[in-house]
Amino acid sequence: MMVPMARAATTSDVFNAIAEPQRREILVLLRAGERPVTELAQELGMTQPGASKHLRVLREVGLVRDRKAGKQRLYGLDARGLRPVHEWTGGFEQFWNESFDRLDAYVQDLKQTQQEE
Amino acid sequence: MMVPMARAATTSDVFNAIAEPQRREILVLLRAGERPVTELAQELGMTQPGASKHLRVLREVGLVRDRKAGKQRLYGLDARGLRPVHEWTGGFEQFWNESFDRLDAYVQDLKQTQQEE
DNA sequence: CCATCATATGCCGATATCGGCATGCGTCAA
DNA sequence: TTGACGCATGCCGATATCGGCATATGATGG
Repeated sequence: MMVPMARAATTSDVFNAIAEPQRREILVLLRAGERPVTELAQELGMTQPGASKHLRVLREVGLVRDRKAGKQRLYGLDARGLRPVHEWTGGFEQFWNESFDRLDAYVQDLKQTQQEE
Repeated sequence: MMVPMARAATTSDVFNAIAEPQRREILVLLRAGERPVTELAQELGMTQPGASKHLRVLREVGLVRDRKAGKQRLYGLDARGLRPVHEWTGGFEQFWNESFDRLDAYVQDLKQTQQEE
């Protein structure tokens, strides 16, 4: 009985976490320092439960840390997880510098071959 | 009649496109040059329709180009769209270099305050 | 024109996602 | 202890997503 596999367990990785615009906004805000949930929600114009849910995702992939501060819970940035994303995209740096007006790797190979003759 | 808003129209942006592991694999493969759909599907161990669907997403966000080559359709990389992702993550570079052993921005602020007294 | 190859698309089922809401739970202050 | 505050969680509805499959579409060659 083949049970259909609906979705690759893509959840819980950093690429997925930052695919959400609001979560990216949260991370940007946290660069300025720790903040409680309510403040984040307010600054980003979302509800408190909404903020909490996004923070949960970010926490599960390790992009934020939380610590209790009395009645509040302060969320802080842990950007180390963004480094792999930076490096992965960096692996394409030489490609976005190429002129793509109408060319591509294949065509450029042809061009080079002609020059060598 | 408030119709519930289910999901932010996050589709069709680059962050979302590269959130899928298989799509990232496709991009990596295409660094070596253009390839037809079937070849990509084969190299990545996925079905042809599966490859076509992922390629469609990548094309819609501009990360790949396609051109007809006789009976085939060659897909090629257009990595320019990855640059914003690289730069966005780069905005956190100073943060992933900090020591997070047990510290965070807030605690560091406190430390500095003490030193100044 | 027809058969064939290459690719795209449509449909389906299972599940993940997101927002809104209500509510639970812990902490602090009076 | 009780009320108020801060936050997390659970439930729901709507929708997006992904894989598998069948099939449509398109181009090529005979």
